Amino acid sequence: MPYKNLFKHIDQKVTLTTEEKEVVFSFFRVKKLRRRQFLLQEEDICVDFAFVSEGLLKSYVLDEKGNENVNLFGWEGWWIADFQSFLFQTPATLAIEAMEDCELLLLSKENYERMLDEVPAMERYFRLVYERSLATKDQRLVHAQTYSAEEKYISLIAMYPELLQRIPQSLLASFLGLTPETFSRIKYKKK
Amino acid sequence: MPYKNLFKHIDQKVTLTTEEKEVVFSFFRVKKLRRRQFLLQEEDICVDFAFVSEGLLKSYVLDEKGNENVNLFGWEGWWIADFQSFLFQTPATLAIEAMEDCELLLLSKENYERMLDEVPAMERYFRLVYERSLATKDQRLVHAQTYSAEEKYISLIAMYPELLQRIPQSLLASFLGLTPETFSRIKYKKK
DNA sequence: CGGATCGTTGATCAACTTCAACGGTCGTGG
DNA sequence: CCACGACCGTTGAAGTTGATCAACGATCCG
Repeated sequence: MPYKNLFKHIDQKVTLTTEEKEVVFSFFRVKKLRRRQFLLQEEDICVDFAFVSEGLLKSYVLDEKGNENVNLFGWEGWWIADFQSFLFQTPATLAIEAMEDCELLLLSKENYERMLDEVPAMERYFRLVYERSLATKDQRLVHAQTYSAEEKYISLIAMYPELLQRIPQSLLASFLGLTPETFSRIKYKKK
Repeated sequence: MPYKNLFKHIDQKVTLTTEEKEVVFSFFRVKKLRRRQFLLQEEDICVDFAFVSEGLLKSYVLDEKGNENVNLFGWEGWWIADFQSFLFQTPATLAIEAMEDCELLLLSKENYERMLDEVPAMERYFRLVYERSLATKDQRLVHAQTYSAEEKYISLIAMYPELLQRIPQSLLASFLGLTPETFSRIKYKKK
């Protein structure tokens, strides 16, 4: 049942009729990824907006030295894409890679727009999703620019305790804009 | 004509009938602020989403040492608020202050929601606004976490050359998460 | 067993901050 | 109308945080 999580998510925000659900349904296609496979590579155009039905992915940029810099983790119930690239259909700067075997529901740019035309409730759904997303990103930006390494660590474990179980420490470090070494040192200082 | 800029902005994204425009119109109220006056103070609830019709504002957090950390500048044609506080009606962490005399169009949370119920096209309008905003914030976050001070400076002047004319250098520094001293040194190195 | 991956720890280093002083400009009040 | 203070940008010297480089141990898996 790949669509179960999606409709659960949608139902939390808007009400769709059975017919609308079927229309919405018809715009998606299922894609499975195995660990380490890519949903998107840098320089490609991000044609799909992905709803994570099962699994876990990361989006990141590589700097000139080859360091991964994680921008976002996406797990069950999250949307993931290179938004810039998806919206404007320009080459992506982010790569998106599966960290666990994944089941994704893909929505192409075309279908995204058609769906929004045909099902106005989805317009609201995405407005609501984006609102929350903006609030979170605002916060992350403030944290990134004002917090010390230690404060970032503390706020991470307060905000996403689940992540600690599921994601290698070095990637959490990267998500916070820290090196793995710094992350490790702080962790031990805190005990 | 305080509403001219707003409708120009809306017209770029969606089409409203004359009646719809009047409904939309009716939800806003005009507010003028003089330089240094506050639209929002920390700990207050952000009740209004503000469209900047004229002027320039900054939103920022104060750290424990009293340093301003600028999160956003808002000028003609931009929306500004403490989004977290506005959405969830929780105490604000951001302050919003006029840097020039301003004319604002305020939309209360209640009216925001009513407007979205009554004028579906506005649902689309905000969805489109948020899409672009998300793409930009994503980028800023990546820059904040991966760029050196010099790279941040370069990307700022490439992205917002107008800002250099209008905004004191020390605030641009803060916007980038740098000290004014560092900003100044880089500026001279680059010439 | 052998290799890859991940976290830890130590030593050194560099980028940026902090602290301090100074000079220029602008606006305001005496 | 001038003088003073506020504000802003610049410059230098010293300090700190976190990055870098390097080595090592543990675990997992084929």
